[in-house]
Parts: sequence; C-alpha cells; structure tokens
Amino acid sequence: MTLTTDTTAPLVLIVDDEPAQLALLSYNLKAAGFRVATARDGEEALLAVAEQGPDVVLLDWMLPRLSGLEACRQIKASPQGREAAVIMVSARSEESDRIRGLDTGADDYIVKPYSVAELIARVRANLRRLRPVATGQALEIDDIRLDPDTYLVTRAGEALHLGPTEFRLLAAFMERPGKVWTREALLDRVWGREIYIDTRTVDVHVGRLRKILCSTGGTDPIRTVRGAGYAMG
Amino acid sequence: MTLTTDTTAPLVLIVDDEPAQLALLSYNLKAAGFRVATARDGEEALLAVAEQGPDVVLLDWMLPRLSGLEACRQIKASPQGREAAVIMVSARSEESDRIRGLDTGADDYIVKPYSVAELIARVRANLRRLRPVATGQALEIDDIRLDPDTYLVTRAGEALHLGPTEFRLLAAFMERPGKVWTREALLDRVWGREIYIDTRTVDVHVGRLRKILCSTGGTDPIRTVRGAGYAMG
DNA sequence: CAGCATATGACATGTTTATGACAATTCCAC
DNA sequence: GTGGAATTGTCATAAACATGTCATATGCTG
Repeated sequence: MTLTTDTTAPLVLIVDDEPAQLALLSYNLKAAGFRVATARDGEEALLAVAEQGPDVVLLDWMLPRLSGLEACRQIKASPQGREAAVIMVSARSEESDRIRGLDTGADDYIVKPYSVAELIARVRANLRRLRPVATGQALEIDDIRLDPDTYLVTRAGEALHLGPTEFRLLAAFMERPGKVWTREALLDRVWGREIYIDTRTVDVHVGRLRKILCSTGGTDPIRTVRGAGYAMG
Repeated sequence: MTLTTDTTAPLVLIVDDEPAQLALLSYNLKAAGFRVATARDGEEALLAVAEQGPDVVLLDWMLPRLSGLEACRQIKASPQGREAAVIMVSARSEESDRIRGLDTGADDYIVKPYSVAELIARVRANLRRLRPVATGQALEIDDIRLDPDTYLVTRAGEALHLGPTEFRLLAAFMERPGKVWTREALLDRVWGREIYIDTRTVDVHVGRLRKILCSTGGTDPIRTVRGAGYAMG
C-alpha cells in the first residue's frame, strides 16, 4: 500500500491520556492512510484543534484537566472545531445511555471495548460526510463535475484543464456547496497549514478558476461574499 | 493459462478462523498460481487489506470479533478495498443471506460445501473483471491493443515492440482506463512493493512508452496530470 | 464622491515534467 | 563461457507549466 501523508490526507486528532492507547490508535490510523495528531488532555486538544484543524477528533470521555464532555463543547464552539467531526469514546460503565442524551454536539459515539476496525470504520463514515473527495466520490454542482479518481473536471460535458491548485480549490468549494470560505480557511485547506502566503493570492486563484470554469460559456458559479470570502453553489 | 508467482500475480486474501480451512485454501490457491495472504478475523482482514491491497478477498461469513458481513462493508468503504473483489463464503444457503451479502457490496457469493475447483473458478471469474491482464484477456483502448497471452501490443494493427517494464506499465494503464496513477502507485504495481527506486524513473519509462506508442503516428494516449501522476484513456 | 474591497493582467520565480546520454546489468545465442 | 544486443536506473539539462506578488483597474457601500 502507498501511505498518503500529503496534505490532502485526512487528519485525525486523537485525544487520550493513556500513552498506550494513543500509540495503538496512532499506529492503526496511520496504517489506514490517515495523518495523525495527538493530545493528552482537553486543553491540549483545544490547542491542537485550533492549530491544526483536524477533520476528525477522537475524544476520550475521561480526561484530566478538562473533561471530554467539556472539551467537546468547546471544540464545537470554535471555528475550526465546527468543521470537524467529533467522535466521543467512552467506557460502557460510564452511563453510555445518558451520553447520547447529552447535547455535546458530538457527531458520533463509540463505546469501549471497541475494535480498532470498528473505530476506523466510524472515522471513515464520518469523513465520508465531511470530505467526499478523500473517499473518491465524484462531485457535481449544476453542470460542473469533478472526479477525484481521474482528476477530470467537466462543465456541461466539456473537459476543462485546471492546474493542481485550481483543482484543489474547486474540490474544496464543491465539497461544501454553499459554504462561504474565508481566504484564511481556503489557505488552510487548499495550500496547507504550514504555509505563509498573502491572503490576496486567493483572489488571484479564484479569478483563474473562474476564467477556466467560464471558458466554455455559462455563468460564473463562484459567488463573492464581500467582506467574507467565496462560495459556490 | 499459467499464472506465475511473481509480483504481478494476483494476490488473494483469505479470511477464515479455521486454521485447517486456511491451510487448505492457501495451498490450493498457491498451486493455482496466486499469491496468498491470510487473516483469522475481520480486524486482521481490514489491516491486511489496507497494507497489502489484495485483488480478491475470500471472506468467511462467520468470523470472531468482526463478522464477515461487517468486515465486507468496511473493506468496501476503504480506498484499497474499493479496488478489490470480495467473495463471501458461507455455510448457510438461505436466499436472504445471499441478498444481504451482495447488499453490503460483496462482488460474489459462494456456499459451503464447495469444491476447490469451483472456488478457484470464482476467483478467476472475479479477477477477469478486475484484472483482465492477469487472466489473459486482451485489452483495448482506442486503437491500442494489448494481449497478455502473446505479449503482443499493436496500435492501429501495427505491431509494437515493448520491453518488459514498458509492457507491465502499459498493462497497468489499460486495466484501469482513466484512472490517475501516482508515481508511487505505479512503482508498487509495475515494479513491486519491496523495491526502492527513484520516483523520477517512472517519468523516464512513461517517456519511453510514449515514444513507442507514437512511433507509428497517432496522438499521445497518455495523459500527464501535473502534481498527481499519469493516466490513459 | 470617498474609501475600501475585489478583480485582473503582467511578470519573475520556482517547481514539475520531459528528454537525451550513459554506465551497469541482464539476457541470449553461439 | 563470450560477445553483443537489449534493457534498466540515474543523472544532467532543457522545456513546460504553475505560482505568488505586485501594480493597476474596477466595482461596491455608504
């Protein structure tokens, strides 16, 4: 297998205070092709969420300093956290029934003891909702179609030629139809988190993408939201 | 047809919790020319799928820890599993099971007791769909034709002379028309997993393949996808 | 109209890919 | 074995392409 460690591989943040558990999950998730970040308690988790913007957070229920429940609330209240899927992990003895009733904003729950395979399946399932491109599904908005497997983009059946950055940019837009992306968010998602680039550069690339998308005729599918950013669909 | 045991031979992952069954199938499949990997339960199976990317998975219905049914669902949801054919093996013969099995994305279904010959036939049949070259089917894209049995490649009727590496490379492209292969994936598929070669070497071989394919005139059938890899068709 | 946010064309730079040459190796017929 | 041809991986270099920035133009909002 080819492990994908590039910036397009989904990032999973594992939060657990047991080093052994952390190592086990980390190993298996990496083997499944994910990028992995770790945190040992709720506060570290919040920091990691803000800094790295994971796609999925695996959050242990019992944590020192800041409980999983509270960490979940705060993650979901943060800008980066709202975009992530939070999966709560708890032991069966810890009132699993009540967990479901609590309004923590968690996207999914998994109860110990669980199998690694089950966990990975849950991660994938939540990801499919969140990042369709990472799972190879073709995207479609109006007459525009993007296929991650073949890297083919068509509008009204006609093939378009995008550069790598334009392709990733369009993929981001199409993964979340209607969502307004700030320039900063797009830089994070399309360019990667470790990079320092002028936010105006986004304008240029959006312009290039527009030119290509409209090259066959048709209306501009990208909406400029003044003071905020861009959206599509 | 004689299947060889080199890296291009199809890999069959056998999942069964009975050691005797595992040994029996393993022996017979190896004798039939396949490479074989094994797993004893659903979780091991998922790991093996991710790590080894088998072409066919023989999945027993009854498994400890993670049922065959659930394992199948998860295999089909993973990137590597999407490319594999899953054959469910079951002792039950009820129609409902058959339907449920196929519903989870299984490609085929075989009921105990079965003959080894029947099983191998099923494996080959599913492989034919998935990896035509391994079963000796000729491939065709546009005016290019590749016959794995005779090692003959023609374009517009004219015979072309490819080296072994170029032949395997072309076969990989033609088995999945349109699919974009990363250089790493091609190294895995064409050169083998255990080999460490500079990824740029792929460029050189693609170049050589192109030169041969275009030697009789005609357009370049191989698409370069900047930042990603190559594709054909 | 002023002030600000966004759009766009041009360009230098950097990056990715293509190609020709070459040495090492393998293969094969003799 | 032996010689010669074919094949292979690497490298240096060239070509093609993509990218980030800037200067300037355009457009929106009040």
